[in-house]
Amino acid sequence: MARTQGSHSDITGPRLRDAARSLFARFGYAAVSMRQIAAEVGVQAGALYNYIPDKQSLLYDLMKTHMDELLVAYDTAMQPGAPVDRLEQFVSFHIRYHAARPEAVFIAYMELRNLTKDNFDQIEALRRSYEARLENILTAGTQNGSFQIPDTRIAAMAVIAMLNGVNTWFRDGGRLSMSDVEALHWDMVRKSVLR
Amino acid sequence: MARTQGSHSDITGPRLRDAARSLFARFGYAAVSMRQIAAEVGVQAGALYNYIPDKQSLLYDLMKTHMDELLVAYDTAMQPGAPVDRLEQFVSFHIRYHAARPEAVFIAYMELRNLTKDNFDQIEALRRSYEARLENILTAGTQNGSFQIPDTRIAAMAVIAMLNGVNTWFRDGGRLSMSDVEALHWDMVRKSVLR
DNA sequence: GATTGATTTGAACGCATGTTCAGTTAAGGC
DNA sequence: GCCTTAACTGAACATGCGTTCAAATCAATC
Repeated sequence: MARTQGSHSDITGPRLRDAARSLFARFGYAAVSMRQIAAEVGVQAGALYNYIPDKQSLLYDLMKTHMDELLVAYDTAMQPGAPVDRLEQFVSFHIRYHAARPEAVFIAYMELRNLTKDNFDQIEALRRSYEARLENILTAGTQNGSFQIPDTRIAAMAVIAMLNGVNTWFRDGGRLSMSDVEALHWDMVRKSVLR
Repeated sequence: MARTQGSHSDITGPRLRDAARSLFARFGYAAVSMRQIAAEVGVQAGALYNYIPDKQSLLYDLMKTHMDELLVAYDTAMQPGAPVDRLEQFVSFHIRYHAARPEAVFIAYMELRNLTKDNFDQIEALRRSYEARLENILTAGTQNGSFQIPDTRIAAMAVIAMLNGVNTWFRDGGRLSMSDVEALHWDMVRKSVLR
């Protein structure tokens, strides 16, 4: 068991994922070759197969990890409270968490069609699980009368779609700060479920 | 000048675009080969080059046509009226128009990164032009006091993002009719800009 | 029925693809 | 200072890519 310390394995593995994430986000899974990824890592293409079984698994791994971390981060961050408070937390969390890792978010959204059926089903289940957390908040608020929402499933999808839009245009150092963006969206979301 | 009538040119051209639209939407531009498109058309790959200079132009043509038709359809459908009425028209038009052509919409959104810089700039300008039409409604309503919107640019982006979300899940014959979807979204959009 | 020219074929071009694997390198344990 | 073994190279594999083009096909015109 030589090379337990100073092994490149600890370095190349993460670097492979970083390179793949960056390249997939920029050019798309289908348009990026294993040789391009290897070049970014500073290694020959064959060496990548010490870390992944194939290209498809690499994509799935990136998406699975992203979704798992999203759910853990959400469940950790979320504080109990009235539905309106939890909705505000959701908006704030969603915008900030996604703005902080645009590449992983972009891949998780754009590359779904490049997953095999089995892998797709796994990721889709995690996504639905995240959407259900928002819908639960909306349902609770509707039941206690603080929200007026005819269809909580559609409202959840609409809110997430609106918040996802931020990632398509937000850039650090732009006209608006993260707090501005958060406040503007919370204002719209809050009003859209009231009355 | 033989074959002016009954020429296959009138048939193969549109069939090429239809096949490309369908395949690009399903598998992505980078993942679809000219040979696949040709097979769908019922022709050899070489024949396609009587109708397009190259694969990139085919993608650009699909996106450009889609955006042009969108703007014409919008400007034709839109009736004058109070900002709140025009906003309702926008919501209705956007949802219906996009739901009716999911493939073209999907491509126009997902394949932007596969355009060359020049082509990208062209499409982006058309998209901004469409967004500006919504922003103008929001600005008019803010100025005459019927809306209360702190930032009309962000509000326009947020509304379009919310409405675009419909295309990711709506299917004919599902739980909700097109009218249901329209009403639910108009309810949310209307409230989000009020007060 | 010969002519014309639009339309398509089918093969070829050079190059890139994901993946495999025998061989090379080098770092830790003894 | 040898030995082990993780890590990597570099070439090879079969296959596919976008595109070109001489030759074949075929429908309308004369």
